[in-house]
Amino acid sequence: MNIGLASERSNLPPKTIRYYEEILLVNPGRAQNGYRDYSDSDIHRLRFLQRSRSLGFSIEECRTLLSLYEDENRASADVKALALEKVTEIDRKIKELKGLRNTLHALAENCHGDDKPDCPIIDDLAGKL
Amino acid sequence: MNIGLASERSNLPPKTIRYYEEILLVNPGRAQNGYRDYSDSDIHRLRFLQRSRSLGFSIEECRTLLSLYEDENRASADVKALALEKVTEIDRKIKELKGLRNTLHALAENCHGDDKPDCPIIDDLAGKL
DNA sequence: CTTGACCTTCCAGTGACCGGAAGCTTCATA
DNA sequence: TATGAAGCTTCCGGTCACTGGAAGGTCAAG
Repeated sequence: MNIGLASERSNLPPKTIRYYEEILLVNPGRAQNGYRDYSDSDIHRLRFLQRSRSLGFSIEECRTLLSLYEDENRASADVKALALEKVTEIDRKIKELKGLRNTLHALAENCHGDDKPDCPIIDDLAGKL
Repeated sequence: MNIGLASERSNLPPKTIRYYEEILLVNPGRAQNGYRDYSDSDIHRLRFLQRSRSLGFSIEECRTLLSLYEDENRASADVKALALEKVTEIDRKIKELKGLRNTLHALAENCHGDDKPDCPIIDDLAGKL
């Protein structure tokens, strides 16, 4: 099937699919007219990639996951470790964002928000007490 | 003062400071030997940038904040709006990350994590029920 | 006088794509 | 059968906010 259909089936834009080919994540055949020709198993790979990317795995992590996916003798512990590591990483990001959020919110709370120039937000950014 | 000291004072790496100059966020003088020469007010700008970047504002937003900072007649409402918009944006990111986190965590919970190949995480990524 | 730290510029790379140009092919319609 | 649109190809460049590294100039200490 052509890239357009593969795009629909995998829920990935064509540009992304071509990019994944460039970095050797997929390797579709070619039709006689030079068009890429995706098999069902290519679509599987693409969907796998779409799903794992959407879960926050980096491309390199996806590569690892794919190789585990294809390894009949994988230990599920390896996959679990990767997933839990990612959970920890996400937790860290959430914590950081919450800190930012609260700081910014507190700053905004203290700001009159009128047409006058006095602004605790700016004062804070400028390092004033 | 030289870039090394400016770096210490602003808590920004020298590379970043040069980059900020390239994109016209700072404009230090030059000493006779060609070295950049930072004034106290340059340091203020750098610290302002460091602080606003660390609060999650993009470079372009920092540019806006800087211009508000320097506008004696600014309306604090403008700054507040920017800050609150950022809060909303951060809230969105947090929500998204929490979703990811929970999905991944649930997946990992269901995984034995042993040396056998059966793995619900992989199954999920592969789209299996 | 040399060593080493610091400074300069310039070029290239990161991650994960996206936009657009120039030029094929294929398909539906007039 | 012509034509025009849609879809495909490759290639190049841009994004964001830096970061690394090479090649070379400058400065203070020993």
